[in-house]
Amino acid sequence: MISLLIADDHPLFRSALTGALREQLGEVEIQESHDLESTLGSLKANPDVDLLLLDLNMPGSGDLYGLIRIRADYPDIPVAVISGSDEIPVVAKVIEAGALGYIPKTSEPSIYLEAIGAILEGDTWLPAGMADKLENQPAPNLDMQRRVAELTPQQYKVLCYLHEGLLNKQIAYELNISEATVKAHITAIFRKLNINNRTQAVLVVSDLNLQLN
DNA sequence: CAAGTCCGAGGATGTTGATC
DNA sequence: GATCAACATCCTCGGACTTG
Repeated sequence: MISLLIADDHPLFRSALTGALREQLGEVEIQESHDLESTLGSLKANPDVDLLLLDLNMPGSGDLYGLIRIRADYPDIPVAVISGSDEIPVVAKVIEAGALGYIPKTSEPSIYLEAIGAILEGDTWLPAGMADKLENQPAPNLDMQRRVAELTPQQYKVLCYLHEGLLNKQIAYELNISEATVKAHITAIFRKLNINNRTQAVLVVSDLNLQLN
């Protein structure tokens, strides 16, 4: 039996997609998760899942961060990204980060089935015409993606606040920790990303399209 | 008087070591 | 890994002083 994990923070969307897939696929085991933490938990409990349908904008997921983390922890699990965005640079980074497919949320159920079928057979899947547009995209920084995947969730939050231009004191207030702790996190981030200052950290976040959510 | 220079105070950043 | 305190370093800003 096919085993799927649908990771999306909108219960209505999950339930609609689950219903459509059950109707079309018949015998299928579908699990659901609503944020990055619960997704990682589901994958830990069931690492044999055949396909993960991952929403890019779940809480804790921060655009590419969730995908990067999941690919680092579970490199053998096929991932298809579901997103409301169809911006080419984002799609390019998603594919280079290891996703086997990119499905626009607005797609018809038949498109979902087509994509899932292709990926389960070991192929990649993109919406019609998108593959050509991806060819002109600059090569992504895979090494930095790997480094970002090493960050802890708290360090990732600090990194994103750095990108937003917050002072250490402001970051401490946002995370309800002391300024000294923020500094320690920043030092750890610099080590893991092999950078020397917050300006470089901001550039990394911009380059990888990371966000805090 | 305006512009430039020097210096100290205070704030912000980053490192290190210790604790839980 | 998360947190914190202590410390060193860097940067900014304002005041005092000098120069033209």
